[in-house]
Amino acid sequence: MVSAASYEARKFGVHSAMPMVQARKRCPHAVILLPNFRAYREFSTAMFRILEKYSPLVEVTSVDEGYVDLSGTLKLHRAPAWTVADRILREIRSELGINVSAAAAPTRAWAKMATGLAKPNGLLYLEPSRATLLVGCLPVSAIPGVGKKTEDILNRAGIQRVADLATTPRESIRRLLGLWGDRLMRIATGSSSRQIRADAPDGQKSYSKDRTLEADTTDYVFLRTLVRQLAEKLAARLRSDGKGATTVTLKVRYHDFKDVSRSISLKEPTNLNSEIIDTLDRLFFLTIKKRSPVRQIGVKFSGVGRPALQTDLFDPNRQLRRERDRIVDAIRERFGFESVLVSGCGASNSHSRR
DNA sequence: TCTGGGGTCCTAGGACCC
DNA sequence: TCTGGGGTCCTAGGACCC
Repeated sequence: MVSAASYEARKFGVHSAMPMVQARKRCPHAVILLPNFRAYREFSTAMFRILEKYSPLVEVTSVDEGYVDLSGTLKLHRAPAWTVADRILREIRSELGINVSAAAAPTRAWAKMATGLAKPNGLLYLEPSRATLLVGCLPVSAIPGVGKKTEDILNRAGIQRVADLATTPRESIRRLLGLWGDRLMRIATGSSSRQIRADAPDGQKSYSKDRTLEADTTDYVFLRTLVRQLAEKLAARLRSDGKGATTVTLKVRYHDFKDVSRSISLKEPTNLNSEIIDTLDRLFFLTIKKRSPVRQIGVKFSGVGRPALQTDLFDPNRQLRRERDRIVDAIRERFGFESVLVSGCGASNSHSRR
């Protein structure tokens, strides 16, 4: 699949989430690169460091996107917001050598929407007196959170543009979309009040990992082995972050794209392989019932928190298992995941689609 | 054109408690 | 024996985002 496409490639109709086969067809001379998440992480950190020089209120929303509250800039920098925004972008470009786009606007949703218009590599300032007019012209799909489904619902009700949404009676929108409709109305009218939070105090909320198989299968021995491998890799991430999870979920996508998930919540957060795998074994039999070929299978940990280490004090067995996990992690860190295969995890990965 | 992987947030129903 | 309403947690699924 295409993770991202350059503007040059986009001219040929290539876009993210497109299957590579198709992308190659549309743009045979494209330069194809494998992702390099380590590099993205480094640039991301450097970029946000620059943002933080200009405002204490920086919210990171993804590796390449965030919000900066510049409402205090007049006092702090003796310059209006758009001047400061311009300075920030210039600094990012010159320090990091990458393109970047932004918009300055009265609300965060409008800033995000306007940034779409500023791309590539531009800055758009939404002057408050004209902002309503400009935003109003955008299609409802430009609103963050409005995807295909919501767009269809709104369009069928004759609501095409943000201005239409802003002027439709609240009751009608509520009938169409419930509480979500209320939020959309507030975004459309510019009265949304979500503040920019200088960042997430509790951090990541869930960890998940899934695999789409090379070919659909009903080979349950293989599937169970794969689930264990995914779980062990994911649990290692929990351990390395010093976290645990209370809820374990197993998700299966069948050949017909029907998704089924089952989850179990434990009494307290854990990151022990043994406890997690026992739980997944139970879930496996709850989830996989029919003789239906499986396309994708995945594991998710949620209810992330501090692991319940105190429990170890009363359970020497648990201490041993924790120690074993620690050793396995250390070996795998040095010699790769396959260097240690815990009972029944030896099956080949030949079913894997990627 | 067959449809990845890693996330977030929301909803709705049921269990359980007060 | 039948009845309230509110709060919280759990579970399953869905929409959406990068």
